[in-house]
Amino acid sequence: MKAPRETSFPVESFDLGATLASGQAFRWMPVNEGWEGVVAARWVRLEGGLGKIHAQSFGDFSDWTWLSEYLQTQVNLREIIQTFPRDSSMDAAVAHCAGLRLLRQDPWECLASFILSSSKQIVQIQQIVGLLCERYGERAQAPEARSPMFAFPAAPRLAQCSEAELRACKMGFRAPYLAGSAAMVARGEVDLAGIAKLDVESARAQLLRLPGVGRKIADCVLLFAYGFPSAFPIDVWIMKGLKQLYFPRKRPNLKRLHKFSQTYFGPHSGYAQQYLFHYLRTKDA
DNA sequence: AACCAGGACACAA
DNA sequence: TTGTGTCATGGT
Repeated sequence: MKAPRETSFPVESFDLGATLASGQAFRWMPVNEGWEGVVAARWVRLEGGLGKIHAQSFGDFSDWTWLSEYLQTQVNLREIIQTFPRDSSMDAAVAHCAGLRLLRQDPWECLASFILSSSKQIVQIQQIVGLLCERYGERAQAPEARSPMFAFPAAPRLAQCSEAELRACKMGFRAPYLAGSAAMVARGEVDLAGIAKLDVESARAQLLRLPGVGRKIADCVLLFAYGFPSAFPIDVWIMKGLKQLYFPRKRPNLKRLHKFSQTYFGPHSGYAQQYLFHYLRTKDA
Protein backbone atom coordinates (compact mmCIF):
# COMPACT_ATOMS: atom_id res chain seq x y z
CA MET A 1 0.00 0.00 0.00
CA LYS A 2 1.04 3.58 -0.49
CA ALA A 3 2.93 4.90 2.47
CA PRO A 4 6.00 6.91 3.43
CA ARG A 5 9.17 4.93 2.92
CA GLU A 6 12.76 5.53 3.90
CA THR A 7 16.11 3.90 3.58
CA SER A 8 19.77 4.79 3.50
CA PHE A 9 22.47 4.03 0.97
CA PRO A 10 26.05 3.51 2.09
CA VAL A 11 28.23 5.77 -0.05
CA GLU A 12 31.74 7.07 0.18
CA SER A 13 32.20 10.70 -0.78
CA PHE A 14 28.88 11.90 -2.16
CA ASP A 15 28.17 15.63 -2.02
CA LEU A 16 24.46 16.05 -2.67
CA GLY A 17 24.69 19.81 -3.14
CA ALA A 18 27.51 19.68 -5.68
CA THR A 19 25.85 16.80 -7.51
CA LEU A 20 22.24 17.97 -7.59
CA ALA A 21 23.03 21.62 -8.32
CA SER A 22 25.81 21.23 -10.87
CA GLY A 23 23.66 21.68 -13.94
CA GLN A 24 23.05 18.04 -14.84
CA ALA A 25 19.54 17.82 -13.33
CA PHE A 26 17.11 20.68 -12.89
CA ARG A 27 14.43 19.60 -10.44
CA TRP A 28 16.20 19.54 -7.08
CA MET A 29 15.52 22.15 -4.43
CA PRO A 30 17.35 22.62 -1.12
CA VAL A 31 14.84 22.19 1.71
CA ASN A 32 15.66 22.12 5.41
CA GLU A 33 19.22 20.83 5.24
CA GLY A 34 18.25 18.33 2.56
CA TRP A 35 17.27 18.11 -1.10
CA GLU A 36 13.85 17.40 -2.54
CA GLY A 37 12.89 16.45 -6.06
CA VAL A 38 11.03 13.93 -8.18
CA VAL A 39 12.55 10.70 -9.50
CA ALA A 40 10.59 8.06 -11.40
CA ALA A 41 7.32 9.90 -10.70
CA ARG A 42 7.90 9.81 -6.95
CA TRP A 43 8.67 12.57 -4.51
CA VAL A 44 12.13 12.10 -3.01
CA ARG A 45 13.92 13.75 -0.12
CA LEU A 46 17.65 13.21 0.36
CA GLU A 47 19.90 14.05 3.27
CA GLY A 48 23.62 13.53 3.41
CA GLY A 49 25.14 11.64 6.33
CA LEU A 50 28.54 10.31 7.27
CA GLY A 51 29.26 7.58 4.73
CA LYS A 52 25.62 7.39 3.72
CA ILE A 53 22.66 9.09 2.11
CA HIS A 54 19.34 9.01 3.88
CA ALA A 55 16.39 8.84 1.50
CA GLN A 56 12.65 9.31 1.94
CA SER A 57 9.96 8.67 -0.63
CA PHE A 58 6.36 7.60 -0.88
CA GLY A 59 4.47 4.86 -2.64
CA ASP A 60 3.92 1.14 -2.95
CA PHE A 61 7.35 -0.39 -3.26
CA SER A 62 10.07 -2.02 -1.20
CA ASP A 63 12.87 -2.11 -3.76
CA TRP A 64 14.95 1.06 -3.98
CA THR A 65 16.88 0.13 -7.09
CA TRP A 66 15.25 2.94 -9.07
CA LEU A 67 16.84 5.47 -6.71
CA SER A 68 20.23 3.86 -6.19
CA GLU A 69 20.46 3.58 -9.97
CA TYR A 70 19.64 7.29 -10.33
CA LEU A 71 22.20 8.26 -7.71
CA GLN A 72 24.78 5.74 -8.94
CA THR A 73 25.63 4.93 -5.35
CA GLN A 74 27.63 1.85 -6.30
CA VAL A 75 30.14 3.81 -8.34
CA ASN A 76 33.61 3.97 -6.84
CA LEU A 77 34.35 7.66 -7.19
CA ARG A 78 37.95 7.41 -6.06
CA GLU A 79 38.79 4.97 -8.85
CA ILE A 80 37.34 7.33 -11.40
CA ILE A 81 39.17 10.37 -10.11
CA GLN A 82 42.42 8.42 -10.21
CA THR A 83 42.08 8.19 -13.98
CA PHE A 84 42.01 12.00 -14.36
CA PRO A 85 45.15 13.67 -15.70
CA ARG A 86 47.25 15.38 -13.04
CA ASP A 87 47.68 19.02 -13.88
CA SER A 88 47.14 22.14 -11.83
CA SER A 89 43.67 22.78 -13.26
CA MET A 90 42.32 19.28 -12.75
CA ASP A 91 43.89 19.11 -9.30
CA ALA A 92 42.14 22.33 -8.38
CA ALA A 93 38.86 21.07 -9.82
CA VAL A 94 39.08 17.78 -7.91
CA ALA A 95 39.86 19.63 -4.69
CA HIS A 96 37.03 22.08 -5.26
CA CYS A 97 34.41 19.49 -6.25
CA ALA A 98 34.91 16.81 -3.60
CA GLY A 99 32.00 14.37 -3.74
CA LEU A 100 30.64 15.56 -7.08
CA ARG A 101 29.09 12.67 -8.96
CA LEU A 102 27.28 11.95 -12.20
CA LEU A 103 23.64 10.88 -12.00
CA ARG A 104 21.91 8.37 -14.27
CA GLN A 105 18.76 10.16 -15.40
CA ASP A 106 15.71 9.23 -17.40
CA PRO A 107 16.60 9.74 -21.09
CA TRP A 108 13.48 11.68 -22.07
CA GLU A 109 13.56 14.03 -19.10
CA CYS A 110 17.26 14.62 -19.65
CA LEU A 111 16.88 15.13 -23.39
CA ALA A 112 13.94 17.50 -23.09
CA SER A 113 15.58 19.47 -20.30
CA PHE A 114 18.71 20.04 -22.31
CA ILE A 115 16.76 21.02 -25.41
CA LEU A 116 15.43 23.77 -23.16
CA SER A 117 18.88 24.61 -21.86
CA SER A 118 20.31 26.20 -24.97
CA SER A 119 21.53 29.69 -24.28
CA LYS A 120 19.84 29.75 -20.87
CA GLN A 121 21.20 30.11 -17.36
CA ILE A 122 20.70 27.15 -15.04
CA VAL A 123 18.21 29.02 -12.82
CA GLN A 124 16.07 29.75 -15.86
CA ILE A 125 16.20 26.16 -17.05
CA GLN A 126 14.92 25.14 -13.63
CA GLN A 127 12.05 27.60 -13.94
CA ILE A 128 11.04 26.42 -17.41
CA VAL A 129 11.22 22.74 -16.43
CA GLY A 130 9.23 23.51 -13.29
CA LEU A 131 6.43 25.16 -15.24
CA LEU A 132 6.34 22.31 -17.72
CA CYS A 133 5.99 19.75 -14.93
CA GLU A 134 3.30 21.72 -13.07
CA ARG A 135 1.20 22.15 -16.15
CA TYR A 136 1.62 18.90 -18.04
CA GLY A 137 3.21 16.36 -15.68
CA GLU A 138 1.35 13.56 -13.93
CA ARG A 139 0.87 13.96 -10.23
CA ALA A 140 3.85 12.42 -8.44
CA GLN A 141 3.38 10.09 -5.49
CA ALA A 142 3.96 12.15 -2.37
CA PRO A 143 2.72 12.44 1.20
CA GLU A 144 -0.63 14.26 1.44
CA ALA A 145 0.79 16.96 3.64
CA ARG A 146 3.12 18.34 1.06
CA SER A 147 2.53 20.66 -1.80
CA PRO A 148 1.74 18.77 -4.99
CA MET A 149 4.69 17.46 -6.93
CA PHE A 150 4.65 16.49 -10.57
CA ALA A 151 6.56 14.08 -12.73
CA PHE A 152 8.31 15.29 -15.84
CA PRO A 153 5.72 15.11 -18.65
CA ALA A 154 6.12 12.16 -21.00
CA ALA A 155 6.90 12.71 -24.67
CA PRO A 156 3.38 11.89 -25.95
CA ARG A 157 1.89 14.45 -23.57
CA LEU A 158 4.21 17.21 -24.72
CA ALA A 159 3.63 16.21 -28.32
CA GLN A 160 -0.03 17.13 -27.77
CA CYS A 161 0.80 20.63 -26.57
CA SER A 162 0.44 23.56 -28.95
CA GLU A 163 3.45 25.72 -29.58
CA ALA A 164 1.67 28.55 -27.76
CA GLU A 165 1.23 26.39 -24.66
CA LEU A 166 4.90 25.53 -24.69
CA ARG A 167 5.94 29.13 -25.22
CA ALA A 168 3.78 30.05 -22.24
CA CYS A 169 6.26 28.05 -20.18
CA LYS A 170 8.83 30.71 -21.10
CA MET A 171 10.90 28.54 -23.39
CA GLY A 172 10.81 30.99 -26.28
CA PHE A 173 12.35 29.84 -29.55
CA ARG A 174 13.01 26.40 -28.07
CA ALA A 175 9.29 25.55 -28.24
CA PRO A 176 9.29 24.16 -31.79
CA TYR A 177 12.41 22.15 -30.99
CA LEU A 178 10.79 20.54 -27.96
CA ALA A 179 7.54 19.94 -29.83
CA GLY A 180 9.34 18.37 -32.77
CA SER A 181 11.51 16.12 -30.62
CA ALA A 182 8.56 15.08 -28.46
CA ALA A 183 6.66 14.09 -31.59
CA MET A 184 9.53 12.02 -32.98
CA VAL A 185 10.06 10.24 -29.68
CA ALA A 186 6.33 9.66 -29.21
CA ARG A 187 6.07 8.12 -32.68
CA GLY A 188 9.06 5.93 -31.98
CA GLU A 189 11.05 7.51 -34.81
CA VAL A 190 13.86 7.77 -32.33
CA ASP A 191 13.96 4.88 -29.88
CA LEU A 192 15.30 6.30 -26.63
CA ALA A 193 15.36 2.91 -24.90
CA GLY A 194 17.14 1.31 -27.81
CA ILE A 195 19.90 3.91 -27.76
CA ALA A 196 21.23 2.41 -24.53
CA LYS A 197 22.36 -0.69 -26.43
CA LEU A 198 24.31 1.20 -29.08
CA ASP A 199 27.93 2.27 -29.18
CA VAL A 200 28.57 5.94 -28.47
CA GLU A 201 28.82 7.12 -32.05
CA SER A 202 25.64 5.35 -33.14
CA ALA A 203 23.85 6.57 -30.05
CA ARG A 204 24.93 10.15 -30.73
CA ALA A 205 23.84 9.86 -34.36
CA GLN A 206 20.34 8.88 -33.24
CA LEU A 207 20.06 11.84 -30.88
CA LEU A 208 21.34 14.21 -33.56
CA ARG A 209 18.31 13.38 -35.70
CA LEU A 210 16.12 15.26 -33.24
CA PRO A 211 15.36 18.95 -33.87
CA GLY A 212 17.11 21.27 -31.43
CA VAL A 213 19.73 18.65 -30.64
CA GLY A 214 23.29 19.37 -31.73
CA ARG A 215 26.60 17.95 -30.58
CA LYS A 216 26.57 19.60 -27.17
CA ILE A 217 23.08 18.60 -26.11
CA ALA A 218 23.55 15.09 -27.53
CA ASP A 219 26.69 14.68 -25.43
CA CYS A 220 24.85 15.85 -22.30
CA VAL A 221 22.22 13.16 -22.80
CA LEU A 222 24.82 10.52 -23.63
CA LEU A 223 26.62 11.34 -20.39
CA PHE A 224 23.84 12.17 -17.92
CA ALA A 225 21.17 9.70 -19.05
CA TYR A 226 23.02 6.83 -20.75
CA GLY A 227 26.27 6.97 -18.86
CA PHE A 228 28.64 6.87 -21.82
CA PRO A 229 31.89 7.68 -20.01
CA SER A 230 33.56 9.34 -22.99
CA ALA A 231 30.76 11.79 -23.81
CA PHE A 232 32.27 15.23 -23.32
CA PRO A 233 29.81 18.12 -23.64
CA ILE A 234 31.54 21.34 -24.68
CA ASP A 235 29.46 24.32 -23.65
CA VAL A 236 30.56 27.95 -23.34
CA TRP A 237 32.20 27.35 -19.95
CA ILE A 238 34.15 24.28 -21.00
CA MET A 239 35.04 25.99 -24.27
CA LYS A 240 36.52 29.01 -22.53
CA GLY A 241 38.15 26.82 -19.90
CA LEU A 242 39.84 24.45 -22.33
CA LYS A 243 41.16 27.28 -24.48
CA GLN A 244 42.42 29.24 -21.52
CA LEU A 245 43.92 26.33 -19.57
CA TYR A 246 45.27 24.10 -22.31
CA PHE A 247 45.52 26.22 -25.46
CA PRO A 248 46.74 29.66 -24.37
CA ARG A 249 47.24 32.03 -27.32
CA LYS A 250 45.88 29.55 -29.88
CA ARG A 251 42.59 29.18 -31.66
CA PRO A 252 41.61 25.50 -31.62
CA ASN A 253 38.30 24.72 -33.33
CA LEU A 254 35.60 22.54 -31.84
CA LYS A 255 36.77 19.41 -33.60
CA ARG A 256 40.25 19.92 -32.19
CA LEU A 257 38.89 20.37 -28.67
CA HIS A 258 36.82 17.20 -28.92
CA LYS A 259 39.84 15.25 -30.08
CA PHE A 260 41.84 16.70 -27.21
CA SER A 261 39.12 15.74 -24.73
CA GLN A 262 39.32 12.10 -25.81
CA THR A 263 43.09 11.82 -25.71
CA TYR A 264 43.90 13.93 -22.68
CA PHE A 265 41.26 13.32 -20.01
CA GLY A 266 41.31 9.52 -19.99
CA PRO A 267 38.59 6.84 -20.00
CA HIS A 268 36.22 8.91 -17.85
CA SER A 269 36.54 12.16 -19.73
CA GLY A 270 32.87 12.91 -19.21
CA TYR A 271 33.35 12.81 -15.46
CA ALA A 272 36.40 15.04 -15.77
CA GLN A 273 34.32 17.43 -17.83
CA GLN A 274 31.72 17.72 -15.07
CA TYR A 275 34.45 18.46 -12.53
CA LEU A 276 35.89 21.17 -14.75
CA PHE A 277 32.46 22.60 -15.47
CA HIS A 278 31.42 22.82 -11.83
CA TYR A 279 34.80 24.19 -10.84
CA LEU A 280 34.85 26.90 -13.49
CA ARG A 281 31.29 27.89 -12.73
CA THR A 282 31.56 28.09 -8.94
CA LYS A 283 35.16 28.83 -8.00
CA ASP A 284 34.66 32.60 -7.80
CA ALA A 285 31.56 32.51 -5.66
C1' DA B 1 21.79 49.35 -18.98
C1' DA B 2 24.40 46.53 -21.63
C1' DC B 3 25.87 41.89 -21.78
C1' DC B 4 25.25 37.07 -21.80
C1' DA B 5 23.31 32.47 -20.72
C1' DG B 6 25.35 24.17 -20.11
C1' DG B 7 23.07 26.17 -28.55
C1' DA B 8 21.03 25.03 -32.84
C1' DC B 9 20.22 26.32 -37.38
C1' DA B 10 20.27 28.60 -41.88
C1' DC B 11 23.11 30.89 -44.83
C1' DA B 12 27.19 33.57 -46.35
C1' DA B 13 31.88 33.73 -47.83
C1' DT C 1 35.43 24.64 -43.36
C1' DT C 2 34.70 29.23 -40.54
C1' DG C 3 31.92 33.33 -39.58
C1' DT C 4 27.59 35.83 -38.68
C1' DG C 5 22.68 36.70 -37.54
C1' DT C 6 18.59 35.00 -35.43
C1' DC C 7 15.71 32.97 -32.19
C1' DA C 8 13.03 34.51 -26.56
C1' DT C 9 13.60 35.51 -22.04
C1' DG C 10 15.48 37.16 -17.93
C1' DG C 11 19.74 37.15 -14.50
C1' DT C 12 23.70 39.61 -13.17
